[in-house]
Amino acid sequence: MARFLLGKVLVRELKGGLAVSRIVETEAYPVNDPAGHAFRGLTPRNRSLFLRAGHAYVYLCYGTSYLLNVSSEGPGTGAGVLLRALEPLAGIEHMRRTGKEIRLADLTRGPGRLAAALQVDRRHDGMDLFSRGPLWIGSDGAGVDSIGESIRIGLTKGAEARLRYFVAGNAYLSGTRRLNAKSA
DNA sequence: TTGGCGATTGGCT
DNA sequence: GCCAATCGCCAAT
Repeated sequence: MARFLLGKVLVRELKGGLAVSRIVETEAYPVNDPAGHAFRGLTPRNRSLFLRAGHAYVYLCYGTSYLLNVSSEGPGTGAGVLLRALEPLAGIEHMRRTGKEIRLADLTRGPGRLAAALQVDRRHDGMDLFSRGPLWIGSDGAGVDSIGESIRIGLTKGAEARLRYFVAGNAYLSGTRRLNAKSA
């Protein structure tokens, strides 16, 4: 699922109009991953991870940032993919409408920032992202030439697994130079 | 009921 | 590169 989502188009219906972007960086949190929120079983917070593949799991991280994930294994099995970076394509003025001034290069770079730009929060938790609605993932999208891989970012548990995937060379990636090398 | 903690970010150096 | 901010969840009490 983490590889499948790369290059796909993510569409958000905002007040001013559609905000369209391309998924360029993901991280996988598979079944039985100690770093995954589903690891300790189903709870009220993480229930969306156990929905049929393609549903949104949104949670608040560090009390400051919402993070958007896509369930990848359900129904009944908890796993997901974190969206870490997007490439803005259209409706950029709508994404910028919120909050303070932010450079285009930083608008959707990083999991918390992309959720903020798209105004995604807990209200979107549990939504089916593979059917058209306020937030959905299009079936189309330009093909991805080359996929890079690295370890995941910001983990203490399961930190060594190479489960981060990105569109090689894309300008909107969130990792450091080292992690954005094609194989890190 | 409570204390520790986390899939982050932005400001400052 | 370092560090504080900030709050819901959950395991332990």
